[in-house]
Amino acid sequence: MKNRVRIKDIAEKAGVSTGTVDRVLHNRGKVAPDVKENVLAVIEELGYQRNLLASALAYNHNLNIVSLLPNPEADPYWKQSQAGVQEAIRAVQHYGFNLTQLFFEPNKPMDFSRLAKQVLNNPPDGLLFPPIFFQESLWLLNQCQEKNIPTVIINTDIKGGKPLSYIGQDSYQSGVLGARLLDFGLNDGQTVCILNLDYETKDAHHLIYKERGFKDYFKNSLEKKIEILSVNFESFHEKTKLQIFSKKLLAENPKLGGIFITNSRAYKFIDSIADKKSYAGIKVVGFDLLASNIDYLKSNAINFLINQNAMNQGYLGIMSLFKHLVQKESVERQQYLPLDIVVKENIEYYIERNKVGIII
Amino acid sequence: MKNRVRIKDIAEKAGVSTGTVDRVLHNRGKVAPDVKENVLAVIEELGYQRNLLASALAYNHNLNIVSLLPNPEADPYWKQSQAGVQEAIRAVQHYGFNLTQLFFEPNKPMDFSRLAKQVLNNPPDGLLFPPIFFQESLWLLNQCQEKNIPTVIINTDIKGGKPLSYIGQDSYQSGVLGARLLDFGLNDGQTVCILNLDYETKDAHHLIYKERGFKDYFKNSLEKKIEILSVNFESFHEKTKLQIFSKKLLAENPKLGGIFITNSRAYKFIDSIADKKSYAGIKVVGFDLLASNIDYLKSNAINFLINQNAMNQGYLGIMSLFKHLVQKESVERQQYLPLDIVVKENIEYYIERNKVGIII
DNA sequence: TTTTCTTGTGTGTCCGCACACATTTATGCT
DNA sequence: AGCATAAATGTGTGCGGACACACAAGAAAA
Repeated sequence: MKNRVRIKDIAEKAGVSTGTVDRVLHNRGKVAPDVKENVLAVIEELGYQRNLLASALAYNHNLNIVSLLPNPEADPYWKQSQAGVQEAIRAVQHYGFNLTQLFFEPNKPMDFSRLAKQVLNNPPDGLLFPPIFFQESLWLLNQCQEKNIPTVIINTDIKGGKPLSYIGQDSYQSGVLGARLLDFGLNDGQTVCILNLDYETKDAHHLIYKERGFKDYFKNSLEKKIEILSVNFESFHEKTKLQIFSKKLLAENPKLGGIFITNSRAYKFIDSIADKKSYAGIKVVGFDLLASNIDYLKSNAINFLINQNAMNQGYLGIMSLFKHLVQKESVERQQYLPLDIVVKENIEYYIERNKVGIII
Repeated sequence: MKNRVRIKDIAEKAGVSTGTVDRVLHNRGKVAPDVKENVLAVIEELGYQRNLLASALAYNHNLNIVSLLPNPEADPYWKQSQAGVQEAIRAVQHYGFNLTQLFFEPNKPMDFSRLAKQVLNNPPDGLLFPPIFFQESLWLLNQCQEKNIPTVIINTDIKGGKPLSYIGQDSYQSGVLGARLLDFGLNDGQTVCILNLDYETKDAHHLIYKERGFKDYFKNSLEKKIEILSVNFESFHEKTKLQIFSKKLLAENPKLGGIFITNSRAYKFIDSIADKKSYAGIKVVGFDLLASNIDYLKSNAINFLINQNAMNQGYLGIMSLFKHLVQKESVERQQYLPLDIVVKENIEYYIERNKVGIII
């Protein structure tokens, strides 16, 4: 390498052995104060930067990383995050990164807790999970902090607890953006509907923020008068119930001009509408590039998808652990991913990205 | 590392020395046919994968990469690509990547040629440049192929020549997307204007494709009747001329509903309009996140910016060279970057990305 | 038959760093 | 002063792979 400063160079210049330099660099063993100071000065002067390759090679340990994700079979949204995690691990495997994948059932806090305990029994070098269940997640987060396990949380941020980093969306802003996109197609006097197709939302702060962002947009935009309707529907997995619900929603709101579906289940709503003409002219904004959503986007049944970059959540999550554990650099507490606006005309570029993966 | 297969393991199992395995792996030196076959079989069986770290460390050579970009001082667009290149180099510097940056004047083919010759006189291990001048670029590309210099071209693709990869936008599709975005705000019977603020366009295939994509969109969309006006203006750097031009454009086209500026100079057009009210209601779609464009987007003077990911062009360009030179994996001939749709509400996420850069 | 060359294979060193162990120097105590 | 012990520092080996060099055996030339 061109003029790269090595430990040996420092040792020479400081008139000590490489062992001593090593002790200074790693704060291990005893070094005479004046020698230490001198060595540090030389390090500074020569601008030493550790060779990551040699360092990782010599370190020769495994770094066991655990990903604790919702079962992707139960909710396809999580397939993307999982793919991102795997991709990242592949990229840094040479640095000794080992992945253990654990999956919990999306709506079973007990299952999550069970696995959380399992993780703590055999503490990994790093952990990644989405804190879907508030109490249980906070507990896990605190346990990890106690045991010094650097932890990255994705998808949903959480107050309290000290994760290494949160990686995900800015919920509030995604609501604002959703409103803006719907606003393009709305006329004065129309109604828009915020539709939550999710289980009980008391823990789901991100949905609350999303909704707030959405409403705030219209509060601040004074050009048109738009009525906002907010609806929760929990039985989204029961097709007939959902059909009845949808039909009623459309029937009862003749002035409906737009629907904002706050998670990745826009396709479920479209699925449920038997008579596709009954919502002609109603604009639909949803989230995330699930296969079903993509199909509906292409067939114009969905107008916009906001891409939350679920894949990148996983990817950057692992990379943040890498940055912390291997590069030993500081990691931002919050890393917001871009809210990509996806339409029929640009969706191809968001499917199957990562041609030339992401390194650090 | 967990069960990682090493050369030593292969050697043992095949009953030869590591030197012989090395010779087989690198096709160097002479190996008896039967031995070679056996070693290959063992490699296959154990699923050997070279340890990139150890390999790069032992290789101990510099890889000199040259970036040949338009002078960013002359055209701020190129600042982003430059930043991407630098960021990528930083990420892979440990693998011996060294960068030499050369800059040519954006509208001087002679200057480009001069530097091209300079590059060839001292052949680098990899080259990256945007083929702005067709003839000159094609010549350079062919020379590089002859001398076996892997070359990545960015921003503009070129027919003929065999680069390692092209990284950039799909011009045609960006035109389609621009049309789609304008279409949101257009009413029946209005006019849209395609505005090229660039020097003579005979070499600029990407502008031609962009225009074609734009027109094709409206050809295929039968809902409204929209008239399309296409205008070139070369003296965009002369403020008064541009002012006169803009004024005339607006005056002569009272039904103008949208303007599609085909490159990153949308801000120049807005700058030139003295009476901001004269284009009230006219939608503007431009390209790229230059500081000036961003300001106008935030103040609603520009409605949409299509982000061509100029930064990523540079980043992925270098990473592709890395993939080829270090990872020795194949690289896609064409790597299209996403056409991000940027509005006021999501722009923050596109500015200053790369919190946790990309590694391999 | 001896010498020289070719072919095939094994061995050793180095890349930069981490870490264990060896060695030297300083300090305290009798 | 002499010795035990602690503090400070130096040396050596290995991580996995690349590559130069050493060396043996057989073939070709003398």
